[in-house]
Amino acid sequence: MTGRDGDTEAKILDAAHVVFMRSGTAGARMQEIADEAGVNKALLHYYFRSKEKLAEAVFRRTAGEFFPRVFGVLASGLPLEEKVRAVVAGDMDFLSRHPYLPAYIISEVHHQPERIVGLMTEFRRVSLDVLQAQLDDGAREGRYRPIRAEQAVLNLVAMIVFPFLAGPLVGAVLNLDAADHQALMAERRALIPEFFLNALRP
Amino acid sequence: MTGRDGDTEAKILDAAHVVFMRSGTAGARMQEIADEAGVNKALLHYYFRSKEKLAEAVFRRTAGEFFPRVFGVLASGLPLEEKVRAVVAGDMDFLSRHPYLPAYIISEVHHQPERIVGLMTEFRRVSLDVLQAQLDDGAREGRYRPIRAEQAVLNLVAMIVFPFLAGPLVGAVLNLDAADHQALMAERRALIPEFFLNALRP
DNA sequence: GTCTATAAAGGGATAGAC
DNA sequence: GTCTATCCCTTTATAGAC
Repeated sequence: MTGRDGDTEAKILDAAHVVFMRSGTAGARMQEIADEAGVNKALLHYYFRSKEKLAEAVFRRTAGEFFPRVFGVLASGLPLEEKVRAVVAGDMDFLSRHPYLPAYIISEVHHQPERIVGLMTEFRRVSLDVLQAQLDDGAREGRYRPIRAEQAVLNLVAMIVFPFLAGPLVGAVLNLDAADHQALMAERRALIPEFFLNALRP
Repeated sequence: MTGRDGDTEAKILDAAHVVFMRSGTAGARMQEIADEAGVNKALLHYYFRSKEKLAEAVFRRTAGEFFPRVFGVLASGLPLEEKVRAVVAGDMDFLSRHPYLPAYIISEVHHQPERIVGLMTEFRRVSLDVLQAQLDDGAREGRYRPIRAEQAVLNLVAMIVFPFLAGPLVGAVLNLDAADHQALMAERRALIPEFFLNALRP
């Protein structure tokens, strides 16, 4: 897929990524992955030993390219308003290119909760200290209403990620065609930061 | 589970609900469901013909007890502020009793998008007209800033549902133990309506 | 490293007795 | 209606040639 034709192992990993995201880990078939990679089924076992191990490898890579980016911005020294705009822009950009990623992560985490716990101990743990200080400063100066950083992050990430999770549901429930849906998502890029920052005002 | 011991069909449906929510539809085994129901595997086929049909039945029942309730409140004539509080209280109450339900629905919708489209044509479609009128009135009177009803609903539902979807992830990422997590969720009941309504202010 | 062929187990579905 | 026994296709995994 991403075209690293020289390296068979990477080619298989890319193919597995596509298939696991499409069919879910339990629903995916090793044959399907082999076809997607353009190699024989036996090669998957040669490189990754078992389906379980292959799924683990895909999950680790996928989670690793998603979480650290967000964490980095949140813990950065940017002023809060810029930080919010940066997270929204960065995430929606990334998720537009990988719309099925959140549903995949959620599904994996529900069925294999140990995996994420293990991974999170490897990543540097998210520090909300900087963010909390910014919120507290703002509250003291009367610019923001008091709120815990955990709640703020949860609200912001929810508004960004949920529409991708709900994807097909949103279209069906609100009765939107593909064009309406795309317009809705585009509008959110500007809307979410304003909505969120306005909610923080006293 | 819910204890309708007389009716075998209902007993199987309840068991299937539990197992499908736990393992996902693709990951669930008919034997697992039979064990959970305390009956033989053959009986599942006697009542529901196939795994596919059983999954469909569970999905319809589950979706049917979730969506109409929310839709009803949203389309009701309640004043907007009460409406928001009612949705948050009602949903968080319901979801606290069925924390795995959102992840199950999301997973199903991703792998069988036709199902939800079919179901939504059966439910009376959500009317956002009443809500949009309330938002427009408020904007004209200077009480709210202008916003499309679709975006408002998406933001509200996102803040309510996302933490249940992310469930184990939130705990791992924010490094919370079970008690912290429960406290966080409890705090959200009061926080979400205030946060949301404040975001609407000019 | 990559393939073909095949073993071994899993799991949905049915037949038939009770 | 409910059970036991069994069929048979699917799917993971390995053996062994090239």
